[in-house]
Amino acid sequence: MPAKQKAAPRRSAAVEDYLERILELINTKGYARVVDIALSLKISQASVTNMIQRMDADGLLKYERYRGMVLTASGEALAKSITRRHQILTDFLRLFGLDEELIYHDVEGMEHHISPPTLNTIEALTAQLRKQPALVARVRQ
Amino acid sequence: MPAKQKAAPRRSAAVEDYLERILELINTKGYARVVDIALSLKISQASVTNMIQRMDADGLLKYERYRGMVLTASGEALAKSITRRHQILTDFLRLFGLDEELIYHDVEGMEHHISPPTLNTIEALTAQLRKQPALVARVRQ
DNA sequence: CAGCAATCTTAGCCATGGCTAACTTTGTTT
DNA sequence: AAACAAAGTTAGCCATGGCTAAGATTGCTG
Repeated sequence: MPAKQKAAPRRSAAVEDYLERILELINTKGYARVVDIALSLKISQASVTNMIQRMDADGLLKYERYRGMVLTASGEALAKSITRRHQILTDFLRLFGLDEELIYHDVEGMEHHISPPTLNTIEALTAQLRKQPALVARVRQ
Repeated sequence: MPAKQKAAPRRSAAVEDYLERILELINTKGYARVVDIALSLKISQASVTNMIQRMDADGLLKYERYRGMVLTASGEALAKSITRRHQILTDFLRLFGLDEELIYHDVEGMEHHISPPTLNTIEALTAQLRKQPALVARVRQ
């Protein structure tokens, strides 16, 4: 019975971006194709094929050449936690009336670097701030 | 009169980390040596030499082999804004009683991805929250 | 001032994650 | 079923930013 993953599943920012998009595509279209991932991440199909194969080797998804991919249990769990993190950060920044595109850009950059305790804190803070619109109004420029 | 910088000064996360440490070393010791930057960033001296030479080519600092470096005006301005950003994020996260090491780690990761409007928002939010210790207390776990 | 230790540089390597160009496979369309 | 377009893959390239090993320079110290 051969081991499935060659090394500890790398969890780079790039891998997290892929997982996030793949889960989103599966949720909206039912499947994730190379071409759609490429369009979504604005990178070439070749780069996607390459990364997908590495993610397969890392046990984050199962891939069949020319066919398609499915997230493994661990890949899906990871993708969901990444998506949750993205949502929490977006919800937080949305409190302050920042431009949506800016929010998206900042969240895309930051999200890979937020630890669970910090994330939980921001989630709790957002909940508190929602009860204090006057305070939030003072923060909005 | 030859142009000084070969390309648009790259402003990667790595470059920002170097600038931040160099300014800090200059502020505390009066100068920044290769060996200290290496220790501070926990990377090899060879990597530092390499990057410093690229930052010289990019016009962020002036470097003389075996001698030393000085930040250029643009390098120093950049370093200061990076330091300010770091401080604002740290001040924000410190409100909530998170572990100092965790704060440091998260800030180091996030800081390179925060746009000026978002940063200003967080700065204003921190100021408001300081006036609302009760609310902040509800956020702390 | 010779020698030594610390510092710095160079050379050459590696992984990551992009790219283009060319080719293969698939599936649809006639 | 042939042909075509869309999708996917492979090969080979590149920049970034790390690394180690080995050599060069500096400056201190006996």
